Amino acid sequence: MPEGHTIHRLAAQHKDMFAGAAVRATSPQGRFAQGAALLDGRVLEGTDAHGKHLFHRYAGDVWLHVHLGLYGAFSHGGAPPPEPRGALRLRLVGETTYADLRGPTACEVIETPRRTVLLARLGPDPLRADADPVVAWRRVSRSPAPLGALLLNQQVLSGIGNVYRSEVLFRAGIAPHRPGRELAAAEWDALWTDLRRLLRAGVRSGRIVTTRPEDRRRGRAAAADRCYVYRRVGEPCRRCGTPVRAQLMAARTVSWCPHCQPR
DNA sequence: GCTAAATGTTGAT
DNA sequence: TCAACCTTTAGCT
Repeated sequence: MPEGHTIHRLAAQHKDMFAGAAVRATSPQGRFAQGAALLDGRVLEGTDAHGKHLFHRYAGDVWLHVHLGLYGAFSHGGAPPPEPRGALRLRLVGETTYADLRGPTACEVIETPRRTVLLARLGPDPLRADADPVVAWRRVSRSPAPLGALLLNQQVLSGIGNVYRSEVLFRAGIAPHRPGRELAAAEWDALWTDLRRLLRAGVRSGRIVTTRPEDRRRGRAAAADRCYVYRRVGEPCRRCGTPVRAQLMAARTVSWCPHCQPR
């Protein structure tokens, strides 16, 4: 269930699990057999995440590039791994742990030039220390497109998915329909800062929780009331009780509260 | 057992 | 703008 926080978390986990030693790579499903053969026996030198793209750097300018897409997922455990079950695209086995990858949109072995092309398509990632929010602001502030679409556009900024886009706009009190060019610079700064805070919390916990404790029902754990508006169409807003609305925007369902986020 | 939906992207129209 | 694609799971029957 991948937005940017999932990918950065995986990069850190895989570095801990495998870096500095040779890994065994197989593709029990067969669809990545050639790539796995290229990786098998190589030493993992480091990991990296840009937006929703995960990279492993192996010795000899060999990179593994993974994009989980909508359904992709890793599962991890201690070595030795169990018998492969189901459609298992890639299995990496280290000295003490293993990682299984299922259902990714992209799983490929690449070299630096291809990686450069991939990264050139991505806007700044709020989770990265080298990200410059002004680069995204230039695009946003000149665009007639609604913010709800701009936030999902990985060329504008990267790592934001359908949950974070609805939730960060609720937290800012901004309707997703507002055109980017009608946003004030201070509002963009606040959105960027809040996105970074939310994403970092997601990396730490491994789940998306955007509600403040005072906005959760009494006694409810964060997991129960984790979002303000995402997938809550028709339910009462946690702040004002107005029914949450939803519509398609940029080919995905965006949700908002018409009272807390006036047009 | 079947169907629809899901935190996404790409390439064709 | 739309369909295709990758896979699992929830909610039906």
